[in-house]
Amino acid sequence: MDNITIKDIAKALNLSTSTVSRALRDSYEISPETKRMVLEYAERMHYRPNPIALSLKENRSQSIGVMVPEIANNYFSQAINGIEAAAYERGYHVVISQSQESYEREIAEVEHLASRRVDGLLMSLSSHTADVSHLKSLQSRGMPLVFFDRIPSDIETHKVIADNKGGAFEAADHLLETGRRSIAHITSQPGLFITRERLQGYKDALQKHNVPFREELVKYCSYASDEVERNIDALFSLPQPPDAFFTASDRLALPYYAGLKKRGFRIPEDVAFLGYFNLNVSDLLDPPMSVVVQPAFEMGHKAAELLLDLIEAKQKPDAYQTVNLSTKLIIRGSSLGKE
Amino acid sequence: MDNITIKDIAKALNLSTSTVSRALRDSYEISPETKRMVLEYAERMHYRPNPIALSLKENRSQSIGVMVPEIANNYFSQAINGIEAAAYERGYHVVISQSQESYEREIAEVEHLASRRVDGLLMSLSSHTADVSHLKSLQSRGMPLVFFDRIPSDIETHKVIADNKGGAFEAADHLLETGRRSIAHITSQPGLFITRERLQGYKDALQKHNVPFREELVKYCSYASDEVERNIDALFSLPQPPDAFFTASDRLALPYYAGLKKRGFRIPEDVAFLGYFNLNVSDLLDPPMSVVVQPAFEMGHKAAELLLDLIEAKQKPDAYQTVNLSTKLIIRGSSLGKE
DNA sequence: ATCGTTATCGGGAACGTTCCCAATTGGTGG
DNA sequence: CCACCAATTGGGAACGTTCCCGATAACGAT
Repeated sequence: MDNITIKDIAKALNLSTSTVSRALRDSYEISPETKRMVLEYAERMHYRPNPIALSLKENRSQSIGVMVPEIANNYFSQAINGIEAAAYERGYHVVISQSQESYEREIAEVEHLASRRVDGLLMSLSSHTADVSHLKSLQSRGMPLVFFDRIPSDIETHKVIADNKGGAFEAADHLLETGRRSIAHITSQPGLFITRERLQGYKDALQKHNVPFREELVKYCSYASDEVERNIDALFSLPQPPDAFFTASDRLALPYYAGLKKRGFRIPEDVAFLGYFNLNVSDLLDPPMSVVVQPAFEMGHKAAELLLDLIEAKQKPDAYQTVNLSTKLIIRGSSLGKE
Repeated sequence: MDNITIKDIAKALNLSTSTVSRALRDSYEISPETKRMVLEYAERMHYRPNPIALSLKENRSQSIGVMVPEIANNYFSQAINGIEAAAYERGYHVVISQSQESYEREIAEVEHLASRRVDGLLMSLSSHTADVSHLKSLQSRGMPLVFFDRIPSDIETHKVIADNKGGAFEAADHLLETGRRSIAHITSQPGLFITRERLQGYKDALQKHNVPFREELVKYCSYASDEVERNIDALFSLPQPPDAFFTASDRLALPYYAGLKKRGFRIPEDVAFLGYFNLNVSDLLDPPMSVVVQPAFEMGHKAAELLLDLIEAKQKPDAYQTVNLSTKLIIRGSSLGKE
């Protein structure tokens, strides 16, 4: 990649670099003939401006960092799709990192992205991140920051979420309406904001139906390997075993669906099933799965737009917003009524 | 992000930038006390070297570009996962672009990545790319290039593929062994190397079983919206309609599975079904889907390693390799025998 | 006392670009 | 004929690093 530079053009045409630079940017103070000469030569030699030199001078990279727990997760890959689309529309590049749900790796990678001078950072917390001081420090150093989905509650900036409380409420409400009374709630780490919100929606629905909340029906998952079977066993050893499962994340839906079937439980006869799930296969499953769908693409797109606004704003906005996109409840065979 | 620079340190400690630079790189010609002073001050002020300045000087960016048809596709998101892992291991960042299966956008984005000075490019062709001169030109300008999955046949460089011919042969062979005789082959654009290879594997299996090849059973898809129904209708209007479907890509499996079911065909009683598919839900479908699985993560990982080798090599290797990873055939309910 | 050596540091160019501040023309009005 | 202005161009600093060349001092050897 031995590239031609503005200097080469200047030398070849017996001009100064300033003149060439201005001609290329179509400045009014360059004569038409000179412009023509320069543009023609540049075209012929395949001149491409070096964005790195620009970055050094302007102290920005025209790229945004994206930090997600894992790429190979449907929700996140769809969100990244939205992010990439928004970034593309506005001429930015997307640099991707994953925390692998590890707090330590999140810290290291965020620092790495910052030192690479991304113009802003879009992120979704790892499930093991309780302390966000590394992000606060980043923000205090002036890095524009926008969170989506897995958001912290104690950092002030733009945030994009799906209506967690509302979605969970709708889901639990539906299960209760169809006669279920012992709804197991399988969810992520309790430290996450979305976990608490969804739990609250679940509780609200219980209250509406005068069903007491039972702590033992809630399982917080850390994605260990044997966790699924252990949790299912534990739940069905309860004096009042569950008659429905409500899973709170993409990553939990399939394993528990499969786990229940493997254990011989019939869905929905023995247990109803309803999960947060973003894959377009839910209606092809056996039985078709009832789901809460998050607008993953839109969330990524919106979050990226907010970040780019933040980056391109001359100064800090007077107020940060939290965008709350609504989820969609789709009822299928896995949550058919009891009676 | 007002960052502290080496100059700031030099000024603060009354040293020259050269000395500070050397102290930070732990050069032997700097006295221990000076080193200590510099390191301590740098630490205290959160000094982070500016990689952009480095990039400008060294003419490399410590990042690799990845160009895929679409991110929100399971095969590709898993491959990207592998790429990210390999890049992370060797201290590189990953910049992602998608062609959206568009030839024009592929050209523009590849050029954009190149002008951003990625150190190398990892790519999978768009299905509408027949002419690869834009990539040849890139390569001739010295850009290290590695292809995976959707590879061109007329560019010499490292390539990583799954055993396309072998995988397709196994799949078709299985369908033939279980009594199927009219196997529809739903595949991608005929220009792609993988399309031709898979078709060849399909033909080889037919020949082994002395079943004549019928062109009308092969459908090349361009992912238009009404294409699925149109193709299914056309296939079942044939004098000898298909008794099996063999789909050749992730993106085709689910739509045709759903399309067949929607049209009222029973799987596997009326038609057997077997597809290239990388999602871990295939056994939860109704009926469980028989699949050819590609080692997506490994392919991405291997491709990235080859690219990084290419980047870090002092000179061109004397031979390029094409890595052929084997696929896995998993038989489930959707391809149970006819009789 | 002179010289070479070693240890330690500074000056300044270079990477590719932009932009501020001149410098050089040609022409025009007084 | 000179001052002045507009049009066009050039010079050089700056962005943050690295690295090539020197520069300085101390010191032992001759």
